[in-house]
Amino acid sequence: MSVNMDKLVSLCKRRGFLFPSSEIYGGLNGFWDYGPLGVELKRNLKDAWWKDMISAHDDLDAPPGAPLAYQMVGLDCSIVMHPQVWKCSGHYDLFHDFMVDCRESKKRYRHDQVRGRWVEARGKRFFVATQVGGEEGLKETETRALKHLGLRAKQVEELVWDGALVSLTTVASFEEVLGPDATSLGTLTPPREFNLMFKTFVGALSGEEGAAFLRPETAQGIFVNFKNVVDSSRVKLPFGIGQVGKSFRNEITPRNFTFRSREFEQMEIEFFCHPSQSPEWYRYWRDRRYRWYTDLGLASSRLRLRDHDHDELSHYSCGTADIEYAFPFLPPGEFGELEGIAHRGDFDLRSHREGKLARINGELSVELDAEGKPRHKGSGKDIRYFDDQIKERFYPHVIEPSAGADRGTLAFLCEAFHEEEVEGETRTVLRLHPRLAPVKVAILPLVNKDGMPEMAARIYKEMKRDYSVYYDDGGAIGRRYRRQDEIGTPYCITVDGQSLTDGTVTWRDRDTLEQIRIRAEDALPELQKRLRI
RNA sequence: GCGGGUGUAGCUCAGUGGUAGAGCGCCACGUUGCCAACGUGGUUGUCGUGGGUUCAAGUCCCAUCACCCGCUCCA
Repeated sequence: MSVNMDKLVSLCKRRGFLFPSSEIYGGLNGFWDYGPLGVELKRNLKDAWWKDMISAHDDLDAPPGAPLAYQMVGLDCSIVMHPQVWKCSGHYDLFHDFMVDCRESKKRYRHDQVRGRWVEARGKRFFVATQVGGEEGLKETETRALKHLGLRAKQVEELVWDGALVSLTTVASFEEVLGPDATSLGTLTPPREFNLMFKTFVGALSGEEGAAFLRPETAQGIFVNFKNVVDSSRVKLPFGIGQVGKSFRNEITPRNFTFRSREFEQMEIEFFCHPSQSPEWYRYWRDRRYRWYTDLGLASSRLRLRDHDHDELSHYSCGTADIEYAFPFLPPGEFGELEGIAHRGDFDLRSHREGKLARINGELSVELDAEGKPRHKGSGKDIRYFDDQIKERFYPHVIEPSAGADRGTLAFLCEAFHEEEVEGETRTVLRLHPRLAPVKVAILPLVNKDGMPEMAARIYKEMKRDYSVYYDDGGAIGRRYRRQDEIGTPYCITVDGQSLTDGTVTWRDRDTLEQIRIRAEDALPELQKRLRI
């Protein structure tokens, strides 16, 4: 971890941006609390997102780069939802894995991802496991079987294989299993359940029948409310529904400060459009969302828009791009995801009506169980969209820009953190965009006499009605400036002797250190002007 | 879950078995007319937690928790 990251973490604690959760009890892995300044910063980020994406969105004209004008509305749905939501969304299956550990290699595998085949040789019969499939898997198992028996390559005909590569899930006991990275038999532990979703229970007395999950994403609440929104808000395609809220995932390894937390906040949009237009809308949202970060101050040199490779795509997705930031705690050249923009097709709406879908022979269709019934039954409600212009009922396609509020907050903190030399002293400064800065303006009487505090207090009271401003009369003026630099306050207003005679104050800029004189009554409009940039 | 490291004041850290420390910060008073000024005084600790060894443990031992690094995992 770089020196800068340690210093940033220390600053966050010292100045009240971020604390470990439940710290007096020793902390809790994967959970973090936002202090007085942190809550302002994160709220400013969420407010900027809500305003830019939803409340200040112009429904009448197409924004630059957009194929058409579109509408945006918001939603705030419950964290605990009907368990069937997660079965149809695919989270239940994907998040509910069985893992096996290898006592010898100390490696951990997903039970259903380990394959292998039975072999008989020299009077022994055992299962050679591997993580590799296809031709490579055959070769790999052959090599490892020979090695395990101490045979040479030319003795390969002694191996009698029983069947092709099959999943480890078909093997009842692991006594005779050669683990993928093991040299002896029977080193794998029995499969153990991994719940990546937080399980909870609805109803004070309920047992397993009341089992439910804390949502692992906010998106599903939007899908299941799609028809409610259409029926109640007069929106017409294309339109988007946005939501900001907490989500929960039992990450196996919470790491890197708040980057991978078990409780985190998302800012998600589900944008619904006609299937024929969805590629254009996908490109629009990719670019729009990338620009949002650069507009708020993330340097394009540390930010990248990365299109997923084809084999990286979810089975339902026709395109996904990540917006990634080169966090200082990552090795050089590596990036961490801030936001994913996914083209989800009609997977979600169809799944919530018909039952969980899977790609079978290249086509999305309802996944069936052994008895030929849907693996996870849908709601059966027709939640398609009816276009009364063309008299057509269809599943809209969905573009999903899904952003992490905590990761965004962390990225802006990392980007903002600077240490620089000023006249032989180190100045620590957070160069936060004024819209994000927890405190917009500090109001400082130069000295505590001659009516300066009184005038400064009047300015403070006036500005505090609309903005987060801070009054500070403690210590020398230079110290007070540095205190504000360290928490990212973009402007300082200082009331000095001249202020008392001509009503002007100095307006000091955090980044340039320059000061201009303005009339005291112009301070509020000056701030408003700069916050609109 | 495995291996390595760390844990002492708000922050950074010193303290190798014998009285709990420094710098910075913070607070008060005085001073102070623009970039971490100065003086005086003050404030801060279950030495991560629990147990053990010892006359005596921040220091040695065991356990445990949290964090950092590397594996593993990351729809």
